[in-house]
Amino acid sequence: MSDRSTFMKLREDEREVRKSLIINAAMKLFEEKSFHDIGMRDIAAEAGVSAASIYRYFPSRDDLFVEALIQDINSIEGLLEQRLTNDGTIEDLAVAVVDYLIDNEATFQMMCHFMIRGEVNTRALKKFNAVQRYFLKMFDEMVKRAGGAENIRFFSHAFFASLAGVVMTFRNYPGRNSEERRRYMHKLALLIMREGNSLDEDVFEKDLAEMRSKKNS
Amino acid sequence: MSDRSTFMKLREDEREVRKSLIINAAMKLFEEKSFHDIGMRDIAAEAGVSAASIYRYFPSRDDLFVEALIQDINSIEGLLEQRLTNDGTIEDLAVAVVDYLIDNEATFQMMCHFMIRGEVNTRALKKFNAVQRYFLKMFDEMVKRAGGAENIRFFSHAFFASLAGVVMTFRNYPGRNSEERRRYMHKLALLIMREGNSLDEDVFEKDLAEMRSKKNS
DNA sequence: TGTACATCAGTGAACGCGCGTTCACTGATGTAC
DNA sequence: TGTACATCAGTGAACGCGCGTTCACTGATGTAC
Repeated sequence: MSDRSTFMKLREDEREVRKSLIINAAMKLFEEKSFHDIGMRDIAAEAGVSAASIYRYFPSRDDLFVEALIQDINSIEGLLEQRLTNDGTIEDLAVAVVDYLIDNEATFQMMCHFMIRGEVNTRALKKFNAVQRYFLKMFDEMVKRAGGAENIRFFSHAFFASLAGVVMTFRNYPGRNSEERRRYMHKLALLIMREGNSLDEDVFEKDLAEMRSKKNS
Repeated sequence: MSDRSTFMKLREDEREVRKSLIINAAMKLFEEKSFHDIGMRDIAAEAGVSAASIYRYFPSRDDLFVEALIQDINSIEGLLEQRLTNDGTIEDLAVAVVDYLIDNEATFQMMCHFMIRGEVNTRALKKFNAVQRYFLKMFDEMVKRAGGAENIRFFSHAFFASLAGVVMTFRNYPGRNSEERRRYMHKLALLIMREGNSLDEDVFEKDLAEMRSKKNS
């Protein structure tokens, strides 16, 4: 009996490994193109299996992408913590989040996809809602730790939503190159985080320069 | 010669009228379902023409939707002004914008669509960028008039992007009914607009109540 | 006034393609006795 | 050790559908002379 359950456990583990392989294949493709343009056949090819096989592990495309999103969001936590080890302020956090959303286009697009659309199947949507909840909670923790306002989920909700909005609105804003756009989004993020809403651009630039040098040291 | 140009002018006008008919048909459908689910055949049926006809007036589906967006955004201006006639504060503006984005789901989704995606055809994208620029400029004007910070496009950019982010993030946030969600988004919008970032929820509630009664009077 | 021609709105039908998903089947591995 | 059976990963091929877009054509209206 214990043998049996051990075997089943092993099999279960293998399943998880195979799921991960497929998800990783998807994530690798994210580096190349928008997730809207990634089909089951693409993922299958990248993972070295047939498209039909994927359906042994994921009930639908949306479910696959939600799980990819989950995996990705789990990695955000470590990434942000790494950037905020010691004396991370809220401003640091804001800039780190903006960078993350800019650099992980697919993650960002999936987030938007699931948040905006109503037509996703219920199962996948439930999973997404769970991730979203989890993420906002985690984010709330980080805000607290970075010395944010004494309490309140409320504040970190506004905080995160604003940053997401900034990236959505200005990621492709025309008329600048991508590095300028990034800087602009940094500045907007900082503005949002400022309690006093100081509008002195020189101060911004100085602060950003400081933060950059800190990051590289 | 003058006759000729008059005739051509008339014909041109008729063309514009027909374009508007098609756009209006599309906008009527927006009330029923997400714009992702609206096909050329749907719009054609609603407008009482054949799908092929639409291509006499719009080079592609994306172009049609951009023009619908343009038309819709032109109407925002009037709508917001109406809500802010006299003593509109920045807080009033924030709430009005949030309401608009909530109530015009299709517009909001199209905005997101064009902002997030890179795969739209160049022609349509150029048009969209023009609208976006125009809109942000217009928004900037309103912020100024509502007594916003002395100057700067910069501030209104952060402002608008944040509001868009709030609506994106919490429009479908699970676990509440839609009226509660709306209130929550109002609160977040207000928090963002607060210079001092006062976090006293009671104050928020009071302010919101005031604004509502003002709106209905 | 009449005739030949140009222009353009409008359309039904088809093109072409892509894509998510399912089906029927094979083959390997483990289990029971 | 050997045989019959169950389980499940894996797959090529096809299903089925929807959709944006184009084609070839008709018919109405205006223009030229």
